[in-house]
Amino acid sequence: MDRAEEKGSDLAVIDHVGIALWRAARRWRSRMAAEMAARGYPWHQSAAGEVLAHLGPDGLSQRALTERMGMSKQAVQQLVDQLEVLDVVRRVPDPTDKRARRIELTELGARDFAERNRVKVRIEAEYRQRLGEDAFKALLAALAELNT
Amino acid sequence: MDRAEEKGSDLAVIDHVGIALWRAARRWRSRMAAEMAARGYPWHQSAAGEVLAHLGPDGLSQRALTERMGMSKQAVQQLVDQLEVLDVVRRVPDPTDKRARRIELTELGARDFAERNRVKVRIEAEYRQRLGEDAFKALLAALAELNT
DNA sequence: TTCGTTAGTCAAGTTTCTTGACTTTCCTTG
DNA sequence: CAAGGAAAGTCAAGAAACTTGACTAACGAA
Repeated sequence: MDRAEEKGSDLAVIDHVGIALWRAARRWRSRMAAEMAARGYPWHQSAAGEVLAHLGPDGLSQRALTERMGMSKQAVQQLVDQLEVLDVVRRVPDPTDKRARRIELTELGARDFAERNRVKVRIEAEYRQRLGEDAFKALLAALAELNT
Repeated sequence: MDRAEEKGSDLAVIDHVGIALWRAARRWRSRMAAEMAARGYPWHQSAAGEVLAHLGPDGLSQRALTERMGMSKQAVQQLVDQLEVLDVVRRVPDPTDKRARRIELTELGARDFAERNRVKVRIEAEYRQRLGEDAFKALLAALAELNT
């Protein structure tokens, strides 16, 4: 319909693994955020939700979060601030290092985690079905290798 | 070394396809941007570079870009503004629709495109080698399916 | 020919993230 | 066991990325 659309041949030139990965990641993220929001955990729609994606029931130091998320410590700090205000996360002093503070899930955060895990399982099951079990496993393996 | 690191078991709970995809996409993007910057095309380090990733030698309407990139038309407009100032891209009136403007590559933009394509081929070749030909093809196929 | 829709622009504001300067604690190493 | 560099975190300011709202001009169907 749209005159400005390119033909397939051009797409072949432009498209590449990078874009495909990017689109797939984006899709996953917005799907997850939407499902969580529908269940009463709306913060996944914002950048702060990214923090939770890296946070397990054991908590983590802010420093470790910074490394995982690949952004400045100040940025992480600000995102954690937001989650702290929402009472999803809490900062507790690290018993072994007086400089550090551990980021832990509150009760609400723990419920968020459990829900997130259920949603994850559901979405993954859907992916598994769409791709087939073998292809899904191959996808995971390939991504793991590329992320080494 | 870092006391705050979780053990593998926890990671298994937290990690999922979403994060893996996101990390892989991020890696690709920063790799590409770095290589292009090293070759004299630094704008790929900024958000404006994303526009070029969707732009082929035939150009595109701003509207089409908006759809592809999944952001507001105003955001795209601003990114295109930046590339226009850098003389990578130029807006030309659409011959068949006086409201529309086509985004086209300038000579510099065309050189950028060619270089981008070379870099893409090199990185993909590396990925192909790391994963093996079959796994690489399977990855592409899986991503294509998920992006449907 | 009117009227709803579409492409694009302009302006203003929000969100997201970075850089710089600082404090406190840790951990060498001489 | 000091002294000094490195690490964790904070505060403040600002830049970058993106959104929403209001508008203009052209399109296109009833």
